[in-house]
Amino acid sequence: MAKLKSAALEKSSHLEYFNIAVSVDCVIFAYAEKALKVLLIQSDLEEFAGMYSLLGDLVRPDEDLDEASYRVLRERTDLHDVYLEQVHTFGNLNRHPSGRVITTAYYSLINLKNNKLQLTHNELSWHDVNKVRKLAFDHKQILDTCLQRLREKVLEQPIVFNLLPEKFSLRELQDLYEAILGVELDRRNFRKRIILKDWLIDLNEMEVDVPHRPGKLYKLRPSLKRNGKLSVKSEQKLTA
Amino acid sequence: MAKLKSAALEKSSHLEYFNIAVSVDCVIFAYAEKALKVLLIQSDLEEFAGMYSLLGDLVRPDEDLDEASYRVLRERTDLHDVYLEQVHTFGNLNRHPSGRVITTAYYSLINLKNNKLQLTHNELSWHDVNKVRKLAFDHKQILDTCLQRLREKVLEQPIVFNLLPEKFSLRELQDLYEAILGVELDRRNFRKRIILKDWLIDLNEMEVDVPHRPGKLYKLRPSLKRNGKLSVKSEQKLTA
DNA sequence: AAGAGTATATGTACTTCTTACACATTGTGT
DNA sequence: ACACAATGTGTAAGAAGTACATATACTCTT
Repeated sequence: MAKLKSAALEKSSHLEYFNIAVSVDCVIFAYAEKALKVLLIQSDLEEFAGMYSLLGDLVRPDEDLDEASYRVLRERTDLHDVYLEQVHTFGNLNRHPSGRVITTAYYSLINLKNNKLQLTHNELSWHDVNKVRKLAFDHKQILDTCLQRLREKVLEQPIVFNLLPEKFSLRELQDLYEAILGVELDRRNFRKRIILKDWLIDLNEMEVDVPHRPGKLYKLRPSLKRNGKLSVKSEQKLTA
Repeated sequence: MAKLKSAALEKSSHLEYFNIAVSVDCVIFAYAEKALKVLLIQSDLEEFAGMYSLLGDLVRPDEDLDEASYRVLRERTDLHDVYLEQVHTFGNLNRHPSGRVITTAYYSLINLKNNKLQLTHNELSWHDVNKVRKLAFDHKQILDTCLQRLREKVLEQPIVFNLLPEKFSLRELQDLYEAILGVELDRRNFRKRIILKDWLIDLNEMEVDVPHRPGKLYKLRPSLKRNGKLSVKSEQKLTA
């Protein structure tokens, strides 16, 4: 922006340079049926008839970029304090058939149990991330990029808990990690590592209504809760 | 973008939604005098008189986002195949005093030895990253974010070689890592680790004109060269 | 030419982390 | 009461990381 003078913003270059629209797209992850799911909507562009796309919207001139992605989430899920992370901005010339639109991709992690309104917006549906083949625009690439980022992040930071109910067993937690990472984990080693990280608090409660020996229930240590606003400072490196 | 119809792009929302300008800002890193340097320019906005800012420009309606950052680099450094990585997009409402501008930050790594034209653009100057206190706009935050990303990345990927000449000694390489990470490293352990990573080729040459016992010279294994285009696929995890 | 100065080159013991792996226990359902 | 299914737990071997000291090669000074 060094060369940009105030004058330039108000005069001739205006028409020329304000020809780019700015949007956000949200990759909304949830966990259900032992699979990582992503919330998609039927595309309403005729170019992409019958295809699904991510949830997104143009950024309003009077809202912060991050705020725009929160708004998309609020409008779609009625959830407020969701975990949200910016991942990448996609700005290829022809990524949008109707014009020049650059989009900033975010992913968010929500807990389906808190969220009954899945059917309020009936064009929306949940899809197993491993079964998504093709999406409108460059949304498959956006999804892949966000998924990769999520995979890196869950190894270091206690963010997966945003996908789980308040109370969970170690088995549920391990299933979730396996769903995200797409690998099988050794149960004993997993338990050892997760306990070492000191993320969890033992609730001294047990699972109920399971058709086998019930497991202990845990919750995330409250000081590590990270739903809500972005831009975390002083990150505790959690593998170290 | 799901809700955006072609019609919307051409009708009333046009004026409303194309009021956001899009820019790129480049954090151009180089290595000199055993310090990591960043290329800055005197701000030409009166709001920031006397302050420095990063190098950036508005994205043109007919160029890809990544292309815009390459252009900024080309225009400023006359370098072509530079390492460039997108880091984050900053979109706060009031980050630019003259209007609504969202900017995507990139960092690049260049080799000062290849680059004689430092003085062609005489408003430009190199600054030790540790001594930069305040910059125009939110550029200090952008610099910090890019530096943090660089620090994470150099531990995993063989990218620091973009900052060094073709041939270098292990001491030079270690000095560079120390400058980037801001820590002292143990020489024997550093050599062991870097050899283990198998990034280097022993040139069977020696340093010359050093006032002490000369060290061996190495170069980066050619298959790992990564200057040039972005978006690396199949990244070899290099710590693993 | 000798000696001081400076940086290179190299290996080992200790600790920590990672991985592989088996058996007794506790609840449900029939 | 018995089959079933999942929980809960420890140890040994290998890999990776850390701390640390001495001999060597070249330059510069006198």
